[in-house]
Amino acid sequence: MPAATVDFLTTVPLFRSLAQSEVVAFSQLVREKSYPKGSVILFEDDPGDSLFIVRAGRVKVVLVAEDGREVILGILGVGEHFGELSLIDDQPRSAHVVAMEESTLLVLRREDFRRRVEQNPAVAWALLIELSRRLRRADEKIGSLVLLDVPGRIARMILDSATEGGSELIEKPLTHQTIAHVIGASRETVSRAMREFVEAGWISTDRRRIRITDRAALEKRSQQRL
Amino acid sequence: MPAATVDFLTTVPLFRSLAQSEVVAFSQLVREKSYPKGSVILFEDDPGDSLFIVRAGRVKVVLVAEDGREVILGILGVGEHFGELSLIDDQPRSAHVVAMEESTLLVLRREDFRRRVEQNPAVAWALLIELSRRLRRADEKIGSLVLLDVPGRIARMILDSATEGGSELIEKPLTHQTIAHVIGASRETVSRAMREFVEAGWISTDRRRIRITDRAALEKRSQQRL
DNA sequence: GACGCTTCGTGACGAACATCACGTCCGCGC
DNA sequence: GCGCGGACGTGATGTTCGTCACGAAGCGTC
Repeated sequence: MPAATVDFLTTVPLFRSLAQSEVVAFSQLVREKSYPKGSVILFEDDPGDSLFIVRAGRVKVVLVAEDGREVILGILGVGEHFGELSLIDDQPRSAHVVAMEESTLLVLRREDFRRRVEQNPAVAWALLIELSRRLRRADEKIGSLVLLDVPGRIARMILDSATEGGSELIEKPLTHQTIAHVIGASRETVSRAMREFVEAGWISTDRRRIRITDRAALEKRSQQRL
Repeated sequence: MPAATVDFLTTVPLFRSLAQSEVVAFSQLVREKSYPKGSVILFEDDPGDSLFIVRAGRVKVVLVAEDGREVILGILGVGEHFGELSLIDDQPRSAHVVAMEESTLLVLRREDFRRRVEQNPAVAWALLIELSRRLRRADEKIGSLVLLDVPGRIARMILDSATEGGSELIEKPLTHQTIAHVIGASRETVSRAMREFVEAGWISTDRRRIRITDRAALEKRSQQRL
């Protein structure tokens, strides 16, 4: 396993608290695997016996209805991980995960994962923190679905994506269709709402990248329904 | 601390894996506190330094919009607990918790909780399992909000509540208004949809208790939009 | 039993969105 | 360049729900 993998692993929050030697040990246990754009990495209802860490690319976690409509529960970039739930509670996978771009992932098998968690309280604690973060985000999302209209949800999503990057610019290009799936709306409605934001001078757009030009207005809009 | 508290604690999933002596130790650390119906147990954005376990009664976890509309994120009964997120990640509380009935809670302070989790891997693991369960439910809820119409969400909620109790009967009485807050709909719409279910012969109702009479039909309805 | 409070039933109306159906633009490969 | 596919813009139309406005019915309390 190349040293680059070790360096990468130390940047992952889940392992940041580990000693260097521990990380090296970990790096021995993972396999690297790559997936072409659009390929399904794991299926809902599968038993599931691995944890995945995004090494390169981007993946989406999705629920799909019988008629094909979909919700995106999350978009994961480099350094983020998924699939730990099934390793923790032995339940089947709760959603599909699909590569949005050509992606390469690090795969860790159940037994190796469990052993590490059980032997290393720091990892268990980091996991607890990570699950807490996700739970808060999920609850927030439920709140925004019920309490906000579509423009409000878009405003909130823009602010979220921006604070992740820390800046006023959203780097990762998102299509209107993708945004629609994330916030639970139709592509057309997203199109119209975004045009209004641009016309109001709250954001500017350029080739699928969004720049916030009036954060205060967006914040206000993301807190109430009109 | 009365022996009854020890007996009770052993029935809580979070502590079920502990030795009797451990539980006794734990029972020394909790205070009992009771809240009248409607009182707010904790507020969103508060710093938060305690974990609560429901000893008697029922509480709801809610988000409230500026204009007063609310979403119920969860209803917790005897043996369930809340407030651990803030103890894990030191973030403020993410929602309000309100007593739905006269309720008595066991309160555990941050330091006592942390010490126990750190010293006892079994507790940490039980916590991970519990958070996983909640995360799955939250994601499911997001899916149902986006993919299902109101009757579909009601059908799903009825099935959920029933499998919890394991039977065809939902014991805990819920008002239409409460159901509406849980599934993100208006009271009137819930009223109308439930009448349709009764007329279709899928359920029967009697003083806020619901009995499932055609589980298959409900299951079908909870999977598609019409 | 009579009062009040909460819950429920139901009609009428409008607003927010999804859906359908196009047309246009842009990047990319040949 | 030309053609092609994917993303976006936009109008027209319909449907689901929320909202408002009642009245009726349960239920605990004095």
